[in-house]
Amino acid sequence: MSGDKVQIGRRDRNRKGGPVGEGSTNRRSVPRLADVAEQAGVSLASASRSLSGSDGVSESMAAHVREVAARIGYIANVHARTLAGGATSTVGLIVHEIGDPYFSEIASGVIAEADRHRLTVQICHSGRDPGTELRQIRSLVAHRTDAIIVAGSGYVERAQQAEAAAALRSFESSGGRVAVIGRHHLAADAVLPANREAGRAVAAHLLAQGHRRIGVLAGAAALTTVADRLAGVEDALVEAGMAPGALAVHHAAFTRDGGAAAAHELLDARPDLTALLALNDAMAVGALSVLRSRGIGVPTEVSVAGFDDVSFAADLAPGLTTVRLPMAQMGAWALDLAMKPPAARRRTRRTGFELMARGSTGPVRAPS
Amino acid sequence: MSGDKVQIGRRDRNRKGGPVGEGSTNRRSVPRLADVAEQAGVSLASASRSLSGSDGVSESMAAHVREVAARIGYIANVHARTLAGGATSTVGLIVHEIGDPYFSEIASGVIAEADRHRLTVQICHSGRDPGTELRQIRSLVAHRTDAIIVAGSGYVERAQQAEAAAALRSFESSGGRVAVIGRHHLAADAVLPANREAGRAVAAHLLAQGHRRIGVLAGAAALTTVADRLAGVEDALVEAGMAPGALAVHHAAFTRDGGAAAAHELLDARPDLTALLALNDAMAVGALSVLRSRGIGVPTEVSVAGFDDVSFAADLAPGLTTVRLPMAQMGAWALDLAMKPPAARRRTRRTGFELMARGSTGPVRAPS
DNA sequence: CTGAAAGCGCTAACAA
DNA sequence: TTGTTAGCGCTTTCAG
Repeated sequence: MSGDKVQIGRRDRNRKGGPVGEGSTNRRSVPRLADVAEQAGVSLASASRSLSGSDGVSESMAAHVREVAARIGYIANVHARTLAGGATSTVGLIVHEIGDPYFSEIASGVIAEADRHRLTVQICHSGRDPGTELRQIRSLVAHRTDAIIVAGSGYVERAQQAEAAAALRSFESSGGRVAVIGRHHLAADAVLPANREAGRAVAAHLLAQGHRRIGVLAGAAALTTVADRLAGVEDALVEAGMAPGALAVHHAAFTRDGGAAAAHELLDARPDLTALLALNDAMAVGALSVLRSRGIGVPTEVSVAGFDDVSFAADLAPGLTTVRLPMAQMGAWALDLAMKPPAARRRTRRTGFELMARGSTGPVRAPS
Repeated sequence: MSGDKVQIGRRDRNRKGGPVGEGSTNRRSVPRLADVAEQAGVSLASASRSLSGSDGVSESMAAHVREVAARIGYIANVHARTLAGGATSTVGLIVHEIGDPYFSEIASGVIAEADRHRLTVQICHSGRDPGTELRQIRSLVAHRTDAIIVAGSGYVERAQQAEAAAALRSFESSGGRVAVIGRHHLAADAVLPANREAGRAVAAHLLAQGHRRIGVLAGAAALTTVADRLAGVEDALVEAGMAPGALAVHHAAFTRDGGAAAAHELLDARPDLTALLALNDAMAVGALSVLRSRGIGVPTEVSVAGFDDVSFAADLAPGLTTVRLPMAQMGAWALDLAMKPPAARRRTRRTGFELMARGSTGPVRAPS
């Protein structure tokens, strides 16, 4: 059983065992650069230069080498290339959960942009858990990705991300790049969604329609995204001369089900509410379904607004009033930041937002 | 400008340039296995064995080495490890577009399962283009991922995937694993969604409600997914004693906008249709919005059904009647197949489906 | 059980 | 412009 073991899932090795035979080994391996060089009758270095597009090779040779490479189906080994010091070609992306439309749209932006840079993207789930996030960062570090993009929300408490911050710092000190989307306690280039401004805008929209008793469906208070959006909502209240405490805020999971739960709570505790403002569209959808099941008219009896403008928000009935954040673009920007050489001080790029007023909100009904 | 170039985004190299100094270089590098070995006072080989869990090391030494490694924050370099013959612990996933809920749910299943296996997932977009798909396969091969999962639809014409098939075959012959989701002309382990059966089920549902003039909103005819779903729909027609040609089929992009376009076409050409059956939920959503804008009642005047049961299908108003395919599970299964040692003959795993009858379909109205 | 040494496939000085 | 050569960091025979 020795000398004959089959290794599953691993590549062939030792292709030149013993005296060089007549090539009668039937198990073929992946062509290497050396094979290309040999077939093309040039040196390894020339082959390398021809294929990796460095200058200092005659165009004729380069063309010939490329032709040979294509003919024998040569595909460069990224690991060897990376190890030898060449540019690597992968970036890591950490999202809460790729099935969540907010993150899948961000991911789409990252991947599309990465494709233009000829980079591949490794995606990990953080599950909105600092521990998991840290584990994923470590894994990405092990893979020596060129860059790491953290797209989940940050945490209000700096301590929650302290270890992640340390891991990313050491990653950067070894030449890796880091970019984050959202407000994190991580000293890195950042794309900052206009959470506060957008929150102010939706809330102002509701206030302008006469709503004064507004219930807020919020995700976990520990998330900066939630905190910032809520702060924006409160800004609008204050501007309207109301006490920020006038809001009925309920924190629940930042998901559809969380939204449903929060809607139930709020509706039971405060039957007088005329509007429900969810801090993301998923929660708004949950609220909508609760209202439907309770037979409460939208927007005739209760207005509903969301946040993000995910792809299907406009297709709900009534169409969901929400604030659009350019998720795909945020992803693309994050990748761009991550591909730029590091700056002396961290760069930030702020997004815009757009209020999408649709059918789910309307003027508060006159108290009959 | 020579001899002083700054390499951006690359790791430090040549840490031992010139005579060994007093360690006064201020730019620190990532600890290597050699550092661990030195600090632990053992050989490189022993350090390697201790950390990669091979047997043949005393437990005491192993523990010591692990302790040292943890202390100095050692993280193994995946590239070096791969090059030296280890596995990469990454799998590649090719989807049409991660922003599409169908694929993001599949991806979510793949990633969650991969996480359990301690694997990371590289995601690429194929854009439903055979050329792009091939390019992505090549890129994944270059990364020597342990496995490649192709999740986009296959193509009816075998020739369209001939090159991809060749690339994957060579990938497999060099030890890589391949799994596909959907019907492809690729000899690989496959997860087969119940497209045909599900198509039959939705169509039967419509027929049972008295619909006889049904418009079908189909994606590109070149996709096996479209062909299979359509075949299922025709099965149901035949079973009901109708000619398959009774269907008004319109092919368009397999997206929301394609669905809207197809709905316009069908409604204009065949004002007598009583039901619209979309071959995925995205197209159904497009149809719904067209009907709404035309003021056509759903389901009172026209019933609408979709396919897949993406997360928000139930939250549309009316709720979308559709057939559920277990997308996340399909992803998980594909990963499982890809992690199993290759079998003599390709394995296939068929999914179930579930008809989700909701508010968007109803009995055909009595001809007034 | 442990260590020394030979590569894995590629890039980047350094020579020619 | 082209070729030669020394590693990148790790795993793994093969000796001890």
